[in-house]
Amino acid sequence: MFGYAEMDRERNALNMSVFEAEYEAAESTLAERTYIRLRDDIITTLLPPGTLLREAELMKRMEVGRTPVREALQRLQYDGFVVVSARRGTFVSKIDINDLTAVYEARARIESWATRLAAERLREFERQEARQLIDELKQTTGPMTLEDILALDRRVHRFIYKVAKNPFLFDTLDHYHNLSLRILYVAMKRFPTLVPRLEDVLHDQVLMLEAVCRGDADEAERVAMAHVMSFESEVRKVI
Amino acid sequence: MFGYAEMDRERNALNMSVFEAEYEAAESTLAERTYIRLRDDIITTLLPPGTLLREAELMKRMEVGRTPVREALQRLQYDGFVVVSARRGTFVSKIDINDLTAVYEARARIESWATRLAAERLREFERQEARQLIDELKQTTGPMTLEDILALDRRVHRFIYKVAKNPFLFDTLDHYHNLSLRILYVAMKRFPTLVPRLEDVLHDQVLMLEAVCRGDADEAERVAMAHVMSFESEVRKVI
DNA sequence: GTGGTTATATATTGCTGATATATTGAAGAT
DNA sequence: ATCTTCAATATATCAGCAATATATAACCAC
Repeated sequence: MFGYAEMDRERNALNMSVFEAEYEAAESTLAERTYIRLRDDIITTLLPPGTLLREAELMKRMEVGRTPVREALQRLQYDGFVVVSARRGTFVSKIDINDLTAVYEARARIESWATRLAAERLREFERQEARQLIDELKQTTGPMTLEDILALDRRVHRFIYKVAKNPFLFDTLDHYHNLSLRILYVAMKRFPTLVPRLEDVLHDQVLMLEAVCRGDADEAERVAMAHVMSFESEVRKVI
Repeated sequence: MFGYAEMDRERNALNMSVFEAEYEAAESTLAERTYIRLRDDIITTLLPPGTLLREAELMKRMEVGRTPVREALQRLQYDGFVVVSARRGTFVSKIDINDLTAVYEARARIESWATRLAAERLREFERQEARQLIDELKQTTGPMTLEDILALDRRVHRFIYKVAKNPFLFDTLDHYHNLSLRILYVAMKRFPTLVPRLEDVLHDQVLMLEAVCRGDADEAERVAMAHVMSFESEVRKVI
């Protein structure tokens, strides 16, 4: 196990681009920032499943007091990212094949429906935004880093969640997105060759956004389902 | 505004049967119990939307320290039941017509799909449990109280969530169920004549459970959708 | 006096570090 | 093998300070 200084350096290299949007929008409370930092470290498996999280250690590392650390850990518990075992310790939760199945099954179904809603509810100014996103996606041809791919993936999905215009659904899908993202990271860690295949997602996303732009709800739903499921089958091969 | 003693009496009369299952399963930590008590008081509009919740007051009323109160309030914030405005106060969140639309739209879609899954995944021992539930539903003929109806409704839905065998989906649906339950209570408070119509739900639920028992996924999904939407249209009339 | 600005007081949550207590697991004693 | 003790850890709480939003009061130019 390497020390925290290296860890922080690695995080900066890894996540900043992926979670950029949230770092900007981060609430100013220490508890909120601590939550986001810990959550992102767990998603990217910088803190792998099973890791013991000691309050005292986190206090030192994050340079905050007990309250923000405790609040962050509790929130992670509700998210399912950590398991608090009474008077034994707090651990990063394990994930298994059942989690993979359950998370992707739910996400595929709910997200494809949300994409249908997005196609039905897109407004004119959002169509402009979509076109811009499509252009960006088409321009990125060269070799892409993992972070670039995931950052783009995140932007596209959050755009669609937003256009679906259901704030409760947005929260639900954002949560499932985080859950499946961690599963993806765990799979990639075990099987590094998984990474390059992810570039195919760009093609899916262009199809998806174009269907949304056309207002073609059926096609949008179909492509979104295929997109999420393709992640699932890629991950299933190695997990 | 009446005092807390009356409030507690009213809560006992109102919610105990509705939330029975959770009171039993309640974790033994003070924070957990405080959370459940507050959440249920908010759902049943004993604490109506807009109510100011002062930490100091809750400490006295619940007879616990500041830590459990704060943890409960934070969790309620993540649930969307309260809004914490830093150094201004914590308020029970408001609900409007948009919330009604969004919550029921999402719940109808997700829950009807879960009911389909339940029909596909029902095991033999669960079929027995379903039959028992159907018998109970059919026996309850006389005039039912609100609490009885909602307690039954809750049991039926949680049974279906469980049989769908996706723990993430279970949590998602349980949350949406709580959200829609509060909307229902708010509507009933404004329009007391709404209550008796709810007895119709019993019929829906029998149809739903029977379809699940037969393994008729299409019918199960269809009936579940109609069931949730019927709540929505009843509430929409008065909100 | 009126209207507007500034200073002050108050209320409330955010955060810290310390204390007390309970539970668990493991090391050591019998 | 069984029991005891101890270290580690979490829960729960407290007292107090910090930060800040809001309300109130004081002030001043006109």
